[in-house]
Amino acid sequence: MGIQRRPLREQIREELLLRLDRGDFAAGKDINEVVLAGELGVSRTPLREALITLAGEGVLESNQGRGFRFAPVSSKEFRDLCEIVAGLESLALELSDPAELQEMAPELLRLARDFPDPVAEQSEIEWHDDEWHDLLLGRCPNERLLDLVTSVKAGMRRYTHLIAGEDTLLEREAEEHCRIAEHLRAGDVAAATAALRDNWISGMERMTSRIPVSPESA
Amino acid sequence: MGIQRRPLREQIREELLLRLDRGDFAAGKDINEVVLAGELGVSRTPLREALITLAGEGVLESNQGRGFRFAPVSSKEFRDLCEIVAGLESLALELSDPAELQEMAPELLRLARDFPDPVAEQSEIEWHDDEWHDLLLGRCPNERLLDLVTSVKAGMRRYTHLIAGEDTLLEREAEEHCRIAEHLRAGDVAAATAALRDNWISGMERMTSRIPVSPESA
DNA sequence: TTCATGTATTCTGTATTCATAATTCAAGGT
DNA sequence: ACCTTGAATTATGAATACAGAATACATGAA
Repeated sequence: MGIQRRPLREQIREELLLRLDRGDFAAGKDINEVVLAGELGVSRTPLREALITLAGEGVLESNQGRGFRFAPVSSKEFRDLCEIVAGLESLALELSDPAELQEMAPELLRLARDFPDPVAEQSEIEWHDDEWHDLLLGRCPNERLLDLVTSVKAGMRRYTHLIAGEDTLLEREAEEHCRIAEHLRAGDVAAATAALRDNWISGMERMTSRIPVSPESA
Repeated sequence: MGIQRRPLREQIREELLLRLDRGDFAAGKDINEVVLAGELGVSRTPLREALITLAGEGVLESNQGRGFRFAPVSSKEFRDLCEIVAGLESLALELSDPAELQEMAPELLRLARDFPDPVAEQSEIEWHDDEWHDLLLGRCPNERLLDLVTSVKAGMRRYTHLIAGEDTLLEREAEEHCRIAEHLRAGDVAAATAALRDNWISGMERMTSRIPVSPESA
C-alpha cells in the first residue's frame, strides 16, 4: 500500500459529496463555514477551497458576502444536466475504438445482468451503476472528456438520492445496460450510442416527477 | 453605474487568463504564489482560490507539495478540447429553438462578414470570434451547458495566442461562420450543426502544427 | 570525480487573526 | 400598528502566521 498524501481540500470535497448522497444537506440551505469546519475537524481555509471547487462544478452557489449554499434542485436543471451527460457520454463512445468496445462487450453484459439486489444498499447500487458507465467509457482516448463527465456527474449527485428505492426503475436501468452492451457485442457502435442517449433521457423522465418544486419560488 | 463588488478570486482569475492570452506565462512553469501575489497586489489566500478554480478548469495542474503550474500544452490535449467544444456547441445548437435561430441568422451573417481587419489587435480578433459564438449559442435554453462551454473554452486559452497573426486562417474562419449562418437562414439546423463541428475540427487541424512539442518529454 | 547523505532554505498547505459586509433586533417616529 | 433607522451581532472575505514537505546545496566517502 502507498501512504496517501492528498490535499485536505480534495478529501473534504469527497466527504461533502458523500454527505450530499446521504441527503444530509437541505438544498438551498446556507452553509456556515465555521460550524462545518468544526464538524469536519479542519480549518476554514481548506474547507473554503473545497467549497469553491464544488461551486465550480455547480454543486454549490456562491453569493458575494453571503457565502455558499447548496444549489436548490429543480427539474429544469436536472433535465439540463441529463442532456449534457447524454451528449458527453455519447461523444466518448463515438471517440472510442470500436474494436476495443466490442472486446469488452461481454464484460459489460455480465456486469449489467449482475445488477445488485433491489434490497441492497442505495450506495452500493449507485456505485455499481457508476462502475458500469466508467467501464463503458474507460477506453475513450479523450482524457479531458472523461474528467469533464466526472465533474458534471458530481453536479448530479444532488439528485441521485431522490431516486432511492424504486425497484422498477432499477430493472429498467439494468435492461437498458444490457441492450447497450448487446449492440456493442454486435459491433454496432451507432446503435449503442443511441441507446446510451436513451438511457439518460429515459432516466431523466423517470426522475423528473420525483423532484420537489423549487423552494426558491417562496 | 453600479459599484462593482466582486470577490477578489474572480478578478484574479480573469487577470490570470488575460495574462495567459498575452503569452506572459511559460507553459509548464511552476507558479510562485508569494511572488505572483505580490505582483497582483493581493494576498495568497484569494490568489490560491483563483488558482484552484483554474485548476478545476484544466488551465492549471496541481501537485501535492509542489503547488500549481500552467499545464503544458500538447497537440493531443488541444485536439481533445476541440472535440469537446465541437460536441458541446453542436449540442447547444440542437437544443435551441430552430425558429429563433433562423430569426437571428441575418445578424450572425452580418457579424461574420464584418470580420475585423487582419491588422487588428489579436485580442480584438479573439473577442470578435467569441462574440460570434456567444450570439450563436445564446438562445440555447440549457444554461448549464452554456456555462460548461465557457469553462472548457477557458482551458483553451493557453492555445489561442499561438495562432496569432495568420491571415489565411482568419479568412477561413470568417468563411465558415458565413456558411453556418446561411444554413441557419435556410432553416437547416442539421447542416448548421455539421458545419459548426467542421469549424472546430478544421480549426483544430489548422492549429495543430503550431503547437510546440511538449517540454515534458525531457 | 561521482555519488550519497545530511543540512539549510524555499515554498506550499493549513491554521489563525483581522476587517468589513450582511443580518438581526430593538427603539423611536409616523 | 407599521415602517424606518441604527446599534449589536454574526459570518464572510482577506491577510497574516506557522508547520512541514520538497528542493537545493554542501560536505564527505568511495
